[in-house]
Amino acid sequence: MSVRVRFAPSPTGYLHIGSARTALYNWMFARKHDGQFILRIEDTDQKRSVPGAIEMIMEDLDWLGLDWDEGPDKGGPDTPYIQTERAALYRKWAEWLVEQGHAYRCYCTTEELEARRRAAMAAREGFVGYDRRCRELTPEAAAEKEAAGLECVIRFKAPLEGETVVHDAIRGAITFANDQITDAVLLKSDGLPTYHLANVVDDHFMEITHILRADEWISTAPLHLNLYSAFGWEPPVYAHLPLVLDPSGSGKLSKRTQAFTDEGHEVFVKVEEFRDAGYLPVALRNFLANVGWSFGEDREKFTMEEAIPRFELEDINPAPSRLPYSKLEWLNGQYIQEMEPLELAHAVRPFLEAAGFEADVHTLLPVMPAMKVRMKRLTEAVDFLRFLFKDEETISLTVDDLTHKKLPAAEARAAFTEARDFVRETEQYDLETIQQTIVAIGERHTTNQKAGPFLGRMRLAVTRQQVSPPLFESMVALGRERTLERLETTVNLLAEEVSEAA
RNA sequence: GCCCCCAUCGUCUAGGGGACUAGGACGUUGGCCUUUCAAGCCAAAAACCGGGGUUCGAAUCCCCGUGGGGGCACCA
Repeated sequence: MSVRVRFAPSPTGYLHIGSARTALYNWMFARKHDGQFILRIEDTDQKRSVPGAIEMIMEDLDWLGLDWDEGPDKGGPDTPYIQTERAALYRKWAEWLVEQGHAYRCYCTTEELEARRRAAMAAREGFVGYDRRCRELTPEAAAEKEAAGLECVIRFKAPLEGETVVHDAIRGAITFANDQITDAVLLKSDGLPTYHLANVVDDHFMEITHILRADEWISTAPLHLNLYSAFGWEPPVYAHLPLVLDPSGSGKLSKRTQAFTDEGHEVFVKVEEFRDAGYLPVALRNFLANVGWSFGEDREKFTMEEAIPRFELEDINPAPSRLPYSKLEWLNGQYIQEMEPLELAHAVRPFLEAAGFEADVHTLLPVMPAMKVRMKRLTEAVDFLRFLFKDEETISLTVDDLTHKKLPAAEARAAFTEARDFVRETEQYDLETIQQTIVAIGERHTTNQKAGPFLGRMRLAVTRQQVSPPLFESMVALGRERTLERLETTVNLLAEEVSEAA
């Protein structure tokens, strides 16, 4: 039998990074076993479903490179893959359980339930589950309530004694006493199923073989197992994935509880935030695979092609963890370094445009090799390359910025003048010629015959940025005309200073 | 309150009785290189939660604590 796994998000908004990790592990597992990865939408809570969320989730998965074999858009043998469109199926099986004596109708209202819970709390009994008072309703009493037109739900008749053992692929056997399991609602009064029913029914009919889901589902696993046995169905293999904690480790990472980690890294929780922050899908995949699982051989950086064959459920670390954001930063930088200049130019362009820069690949290309080693995120291109797009946002230079103890004003003036003349007159405005010429000029005018000090002043004169790409690449990217303009300004500034000094 | 899970450097992890003076990575610190910022290279500091067992031998197995987390909805 071939492996079939599913990722079953609720369309309540964006795709959470923890869910993305769950999706990734499911996907890796499916790919490893040449099985199917199924996308199913669990939208049975109509109050929480938000329009457009399904599309957002698919977009994020797609961006991450996690392709699914069956799903709402792709179809498949179990179409539809959206639970509200399968409502009749769940109702049918809920009724079947009632007929078989495995479930019953409950007429207690939400208010009554709530009141009883509060009373139990007050009596210091702590939280207690449903008291099962409708479980033993006589047929007459039930008929009476029915006749009165009371709303009802269908509850599972959980076994009252014995124990249920969950065999978890990551943790081994987990034993639960059955008297700890309450009679969960299977079908809500609005006719839609709860997670428990829909999940079990779908996983059965979709022939899901392995369920990789978050740790928080462990305590409901015995309920699910009992459901399988009531139905007479074969349960799948369970593997509960460790939770992703928030940066302080004080709970599940849900919404942003702090803006920065202790290390000073920005905290992101939605996949789209990672994308907008300039992270690469390859880096994010690698990063997520490393949280809770490790490649082995002391390797941190690897491709999915390399990781998939090694991926084993048994190797997943059961301990919950925070996200090492700073490691993602590093990984992303590593992947950026590996990119081809043209590829990087294309990747960086949308971020520049978002910042209001009209960037074309042709302009970007000359600085890309220099940018590769400088960027950890695509967004960083904005600050580095501002000088290419916004003359008015550059800093205004003073004579102090343009001179140095090894390059006094008079020499600076002479050097800049030569540089300007070169830019104005050269036939060859290319990286190599620029470099040779400018270095030679620098060596001639510094007191120690080293170009360094001049190159630094020159970079400032050309880029007008304290932090920028290196000089020569910047000159090429800026282009001859604009470089010349900036050098003219510089020469004029120095000329005033020198004449004043004289 | 009840049930369940988890526990190695700051963080992510390797480790599944002797090869552990506990390995790697990120981060941090120092150095080299250097036209800024990076990158790169080198080096350093940094951990087995506590207590009992089992064993010739325990980070590794068991028990008890402690700590952290999850669940206990007509939410998933």
